[in-house]
Amino acid sequence: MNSPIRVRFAPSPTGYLHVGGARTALFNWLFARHHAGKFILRIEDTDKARNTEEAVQVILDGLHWLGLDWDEGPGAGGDFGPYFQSQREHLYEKHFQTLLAAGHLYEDGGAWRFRSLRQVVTVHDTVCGSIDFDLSNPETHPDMTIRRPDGSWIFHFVNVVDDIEMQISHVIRGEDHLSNTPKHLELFKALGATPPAYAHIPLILNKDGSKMSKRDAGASITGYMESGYTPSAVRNYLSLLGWSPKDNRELLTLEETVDLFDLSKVNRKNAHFDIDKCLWLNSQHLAKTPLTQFREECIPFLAKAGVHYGSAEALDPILEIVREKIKLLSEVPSWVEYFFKEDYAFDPEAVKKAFANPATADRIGLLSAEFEECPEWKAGLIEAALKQTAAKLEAKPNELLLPTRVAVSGRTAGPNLFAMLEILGKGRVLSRLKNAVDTQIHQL
RNA sequence: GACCCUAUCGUCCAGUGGCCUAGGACACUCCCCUUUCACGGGAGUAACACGGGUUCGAAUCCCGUUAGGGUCGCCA
Repeated sequence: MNSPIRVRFAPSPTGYLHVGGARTALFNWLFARHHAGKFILRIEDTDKARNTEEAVQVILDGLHWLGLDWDEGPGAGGDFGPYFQSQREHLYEKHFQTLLAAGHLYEDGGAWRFRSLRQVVTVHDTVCGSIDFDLSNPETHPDMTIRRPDGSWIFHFVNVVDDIEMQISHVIRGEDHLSNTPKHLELFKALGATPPAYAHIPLILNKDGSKMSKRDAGASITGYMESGYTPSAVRNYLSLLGWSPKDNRELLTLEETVDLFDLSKVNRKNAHFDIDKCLWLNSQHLAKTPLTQFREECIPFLAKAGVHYGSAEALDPILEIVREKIKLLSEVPSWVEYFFKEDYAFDPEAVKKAFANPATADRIGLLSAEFEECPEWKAGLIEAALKQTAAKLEAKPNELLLPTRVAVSGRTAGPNLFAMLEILGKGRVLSRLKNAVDTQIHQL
């Protein structure tokens, strides 16, 4: 069954994928998937001066990362290509001639302008309702230019031509285009084409309400990739900006969102971006990620941090006990590194705090002896051994815990101590305890 | 400046005339859980921009004001 629904994301390659653009792409994609329609990627690269191949790649990478696959477009083919505007010259020329022949165009200093129909144009918008725009006054609504003197094309014209040629059924785009829409409608009319349905979605602003620019935190999708967000969390967060399932649910899987998504649930108020909530969502998604997938997502970060983790078999149990502590994948290396090297660093503050008691060295000595006797190196038995040591010392188990943790890891915070000791293995634990007594405690 | 859109806790959303002494989430504070750090559980702080209408009754409808955003390019 072929759905007549065809939507497109039409970014201009500016060198980065803006979070607002990503959200627009997401809404288009969700709409297409919900209705079993087609999602098309079209690159609007008419401005030769600004466009580069690398800039296109950034968009492709960002979309791939977010999991927004396109049915037609660069790398995907399709019956309505090419999908770069720079390669669609013949189509623009054709429609240009149509307008010219019908007397809609006139030359102005070498450029070509479209003579406005000078009417009241009503935009029927799925999210904003019906809005009248009075274009009758040339003073306030000058004729738009559609072609530069050098022959290159202007956005409004090529955008409309492509939407016609690609048989786009619904245009879902940022609200910044709402005021442009009556002009586009005039073009559709002059070209004798039926316009698509429009849905203008609210913009994403900084938390303080100012316009988000490239430099602002959270503005670039590449930033999320690099700082350790998982795509499903970013998708989830973005889907909640300007849309909601209306039942107060927030933690949603992609499948649920596709199922629930509906243009009628899109609101009209600009959203202020809040990185804290995105971060929270990230920790929630990370906690639910299957371990093998979590491992795959961690590996690039471990590699970048220079952690030699050996094998997946060695890494998995550690990730298992450490993942609940993590909000960003970029935090993983610091939680994991001391499992893989014996020259781990001792945090001076931790040392001071944990080894202050002068009896610490003796206590750790006794604990080591008790560990030595452990018949099997399992968390439960390790715990029993530690408690027994505490009893012999007439101390509370708590008094041994922190020194042990700091001795084997160099820091005060970490995963469950006994699980950690089990994974480290008896031999390494004993040598680390001895080493800590020699190099740290005796230095105090 | 003209035109357009918007207006509920600091932020994201719920709320479409009575169920609202306005609900959920993030953040923040406190408590519990706990071997650290987290997770988790519980509690708390906190909003209908303002002024007029309409109505028996308005966060919800209308008008105005104010504020924010957008468009008005030979950028997209």
